[in-house]
Amino acid sequence: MASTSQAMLNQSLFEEDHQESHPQVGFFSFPSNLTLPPLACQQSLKTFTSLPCDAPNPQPPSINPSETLLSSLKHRDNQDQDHFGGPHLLSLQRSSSNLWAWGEVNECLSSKRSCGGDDHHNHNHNHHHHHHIGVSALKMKKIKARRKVREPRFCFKTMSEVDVLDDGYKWRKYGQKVVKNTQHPRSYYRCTQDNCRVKKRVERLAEDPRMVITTYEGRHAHSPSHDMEDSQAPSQLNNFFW
DNA sequence: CGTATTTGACCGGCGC
DNA sequence: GCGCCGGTCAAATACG
Repeated sequence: MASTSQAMLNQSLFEEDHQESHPQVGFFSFPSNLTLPPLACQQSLKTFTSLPCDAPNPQPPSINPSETLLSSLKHRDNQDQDHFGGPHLLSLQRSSSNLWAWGEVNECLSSKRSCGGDDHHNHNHNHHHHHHIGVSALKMKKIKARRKVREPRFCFKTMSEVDVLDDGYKWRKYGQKVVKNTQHPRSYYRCTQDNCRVKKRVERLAEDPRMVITTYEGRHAHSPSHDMEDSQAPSQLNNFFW
């Protein structure tokens, strides 16, 4: 890792020009295998940029990924969870068409009207009561199609040899795709907690395969389910986020 | 044997 | 309308 100087958290908040497809993207570069507190960042980018990023315990990257990474890092993000655009989680306001999707779509639907200029006037909210179980995928699709709602995303660019970084949550892979003009596939993960629809995807940077880009979408409605046994590992990072 | 991953099918958006 | 492309589903398979 280049310089472990904390300053290394050269966060380069990076504004996408094509925000349309990527409403809210921030890139952060981390030194080597320092892990990233993904959700914490969702609370506010500010918080994140001031992260004391000097890796307290530099671990060899090539070793057991999911264990080493982030053993001391945690995050909780459930302080201002649910409720859509309320207290402006980070820069939600920036992308006009952002809502909390899926389950909340319906509610949002009924409560808001100016959503990125979608034209869906007619059959808009005939049925905005939530049906949880047995809801056909069809229905979901319809909703999705009708309102192309995209949850805010957060991207982390990390120098790491391991693809998937342990962020404290449990993920199940549900897909993998090769993307055009890249040699490395992109894999898709979903949080395993039920009722939590947070997704993330992991890919390697085409230009520099040593870089991993992790993109989170949505926010957890629960705390990380990583076994909390390592709670005695007091790291500055730790209480920084709690 | 229950759960996670793999992997091709499928689907919807978008540009031509 | 068609085909490409990214994202997701889900059956089959691997894993423990």
